[in-house]
Amino acid sequence: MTTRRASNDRESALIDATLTCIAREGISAATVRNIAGYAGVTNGLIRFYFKSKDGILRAAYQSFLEHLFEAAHGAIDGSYLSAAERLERYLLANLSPPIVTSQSLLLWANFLPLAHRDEAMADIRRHWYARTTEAFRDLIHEALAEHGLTPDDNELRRLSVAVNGLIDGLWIEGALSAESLDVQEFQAIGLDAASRLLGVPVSRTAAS
Amino acid sequence: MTTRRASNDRESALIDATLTCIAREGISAATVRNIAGYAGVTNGLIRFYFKSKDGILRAAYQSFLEHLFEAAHGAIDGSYLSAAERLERYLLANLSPPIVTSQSLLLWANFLPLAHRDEAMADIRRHWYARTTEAFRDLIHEALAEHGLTPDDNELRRLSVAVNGLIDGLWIEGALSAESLDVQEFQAIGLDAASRLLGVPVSRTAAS
DNA sequence: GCATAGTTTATGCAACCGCATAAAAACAAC
DNA sequence: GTTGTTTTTATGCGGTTGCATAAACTATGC
Repeated sequence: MTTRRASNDRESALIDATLTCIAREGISAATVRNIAGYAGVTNGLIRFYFKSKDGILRAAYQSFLEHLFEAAHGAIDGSYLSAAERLERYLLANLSPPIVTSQSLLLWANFLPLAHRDEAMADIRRHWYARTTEAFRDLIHEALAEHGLTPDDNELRRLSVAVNGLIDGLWIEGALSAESLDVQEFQAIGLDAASRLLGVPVSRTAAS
Repeated sequence: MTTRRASNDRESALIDATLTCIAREGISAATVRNIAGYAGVTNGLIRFYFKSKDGILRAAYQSFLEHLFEAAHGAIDGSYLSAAERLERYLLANLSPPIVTSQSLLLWANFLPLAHRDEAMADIRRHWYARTTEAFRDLIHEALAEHGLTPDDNELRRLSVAVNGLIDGLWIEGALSAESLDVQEFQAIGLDAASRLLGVPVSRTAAS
């Protein structure tokens, strides 16, 4: 029999198994028995830690988006940087692994339809989407202020939508062609494009 | 019994039923019986027109991407326009229904994991992705030439990646917040952003 | 009008699904 | 080491899955 483990360990191990299963075989293969197989336990155990299959899927979605968010924010947390440097690091993190990987894109794509039907999962999605949008807006606001630019709320929102869209789109392109694309050049394209959108250099090496 | 129909009609009706089913309930609910229910026939009929369930899914994916591609290219086909106008129309089509709808995004998200595991579906995806990439590159190439700009192949590729990414990212944002976003402003953001990326106005009304 | 070919349905099968329940095993307290 | 609690497994149930097959139905040629 599998050795007994602390509740928190087991719970997060089951969540990790769920994410691995979905990324590798898709949401249709994410059955209770298959997830249990990935975790090396028997299927009944999942019902001991989660109320239902929907329960573990919601927990997995929450965990996935949280990790994605922290992967980006870990790059700018706790260090004293100029606004331009903070924006540059944030953009670079969003153009690098572990965010730009086929695994993260596949997880996102598998969960999106669930978040469109299940209201609880829709709430999770909205929560982390709002936090990401705020982060972009604040970073852009500060970076522009550093150059003496003070756009009004509407103009700031439009710039944020454009930059956010650019990063999301490059994320898709990068994740889908991870092997054929040079990472350095990919990041240079992103930073350069962001500089043009904002009309302000986001890194010292970016051409205008 | 359902009235008998010509093979082509029945086949495309089954494909449409498949797409409707996937968009509404997700790929996990796209069972042979459920798809047959959407089409108003019994489940055995699907095996008469398609070799297997994978067969109808592949046909549906092919049909979906083809329609998406044609929705964009229908905007610039067969009319005598300047390069800038062609690019503007192409971008606008990619920022409007039926491309920017939650339905198309959901279909894309549902199929993507399949295209990552099934080699036949991967081929379909690569085919249409390549055609879209070429279209963007050619349109950008012509629009720049109209302003006397002749970037080398590498620079043109970088610009295409950036604009393509921007449009894809805005597509996601637009489809996910279709009700809260003003369509006119959304399109203006996209055209304005593309103008900045290219360093050239893509429409007469676009600010620089 | 009737044989023939082409469509559609009806039915069944083995495998799998989520979930419930009870037994078994692992651990902690003393 | 015995007792009691928590974690894990084992097993089963009703329903659903993809797929195969045969029967029933519809249209067409003559």
